[in-house]
Amino acid sequence: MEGSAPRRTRIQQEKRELILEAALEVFSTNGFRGSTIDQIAEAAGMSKPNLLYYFRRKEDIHETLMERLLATWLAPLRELDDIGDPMTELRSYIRRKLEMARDFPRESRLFANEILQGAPRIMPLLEGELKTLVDEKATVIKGWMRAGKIARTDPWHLIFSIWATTQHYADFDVQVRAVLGADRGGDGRFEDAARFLEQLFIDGLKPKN
Amino acid sequence: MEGSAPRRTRIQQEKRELILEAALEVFSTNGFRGSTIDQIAEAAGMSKPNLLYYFRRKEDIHETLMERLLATWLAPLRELDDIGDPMTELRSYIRRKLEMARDFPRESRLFANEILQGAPRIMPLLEGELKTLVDEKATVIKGWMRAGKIARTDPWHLIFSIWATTQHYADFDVQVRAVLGADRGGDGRFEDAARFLEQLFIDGLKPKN
DNA sequence: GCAAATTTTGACCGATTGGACAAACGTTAG
DNA sequence: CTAACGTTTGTCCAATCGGTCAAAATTTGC
Repeated sequence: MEGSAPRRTRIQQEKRELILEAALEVFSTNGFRGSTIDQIAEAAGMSKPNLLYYFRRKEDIHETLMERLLATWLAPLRELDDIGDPMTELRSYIRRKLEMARDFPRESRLFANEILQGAPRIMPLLEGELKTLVDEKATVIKGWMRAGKIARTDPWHLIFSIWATTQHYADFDVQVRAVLGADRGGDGRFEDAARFLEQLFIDGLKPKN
Repeated sequence: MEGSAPRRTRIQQEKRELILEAALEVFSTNGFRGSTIDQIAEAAGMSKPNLLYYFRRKEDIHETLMERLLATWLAPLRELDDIGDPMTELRSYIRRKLEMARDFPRESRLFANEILQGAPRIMPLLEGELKTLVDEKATVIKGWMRAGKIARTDPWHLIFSIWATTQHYADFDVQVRAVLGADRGGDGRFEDAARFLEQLFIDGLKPKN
């Protein structure tokens, strides 16, 4: 059990937010070990000792960031419900995940960095909370398959493929833009991606004759 | 213009390979900045000054690794040919990429690390060689669409989705295994993934009635 | 077998790292 | 005004970083 949350002054709340915002920027592009407290302090517009007054260790910043991240990160999957039309539910899940890749690319990269490095700090969460949630949604999806609403396939790998294809546009953004070039790599790329993914997940590539 | 490759003794060849193998392990899990020469030296079973006798700078190791990586990494796409049946060609491209994720996960993670951090060292390659290759293959795919062999869609995003779904099993391996659990996360996961991806890319999720 | 060339090592260097600390500064309640 | 409290800063520290260097150990060519 955690002790009660420490009381914080107005300045502490504001400065802590400032630091977390700066740390998100730095951690997401350099990884944990590749980032320095000085970098974060400079990005937050304060001195290193001043930053350490609000977060006593570098790890504390990263930990706070990860805790917040996971909640918002899993929200789209939580919304996947059994109530609506299955195909529509899946389509809007894909859309929501793609919007998150567009609007919160740094969060996506922070998460990717952590997983890439073997998830040393969030392994229990993956095996616990995340696995439970995915298993639960896999059951929902299996129900849809039994009811003949969507094609029979592996629900877990289906979820993986949605994660992979949507997060790709955040995590590999520089590659996507480099390949698309100046003309097609602009803001329109997310709409193009949305159109493509919708078609892929619904009809696949087989030609309609 | 580069000078001719320096002559190397037998020991130099062997030790350089040993170092590159160790560096692949270390860089792929810690990123460039997060890895130290000492770590690599220890993994290669030699002292730091000895390692620096073979590679004068940390960057030289990473650079050599990246050069080798890119050639093998793009090989599957290069093989995508206009000669066979389009659907079969795409299917075997997906299979080849998934096999690479299974057999060379460290290479995949090394690449992912570099892209995540903004591709500071390989940006010219992405905009040059990679873009050219992808554009070329996109033209081939467009031809297949015009011929009615596969459904009309965006060839670039199609290639992205193949990259994303296959590399996911290397880059996010710990997450995949955590979610699948002990029973389904074993060696069979790549065969399950292969089956799922084949179905997804060919038929999508729409139920066959 | 021996001299020349190559390989390995230990000791060392300046720069950077995460973090500690006391002093100075600012704010606020009475 | 002032005492108490919260905030900021400069200075400092030990550990680690990438990298150098000369000397020792080993391998190689003859």
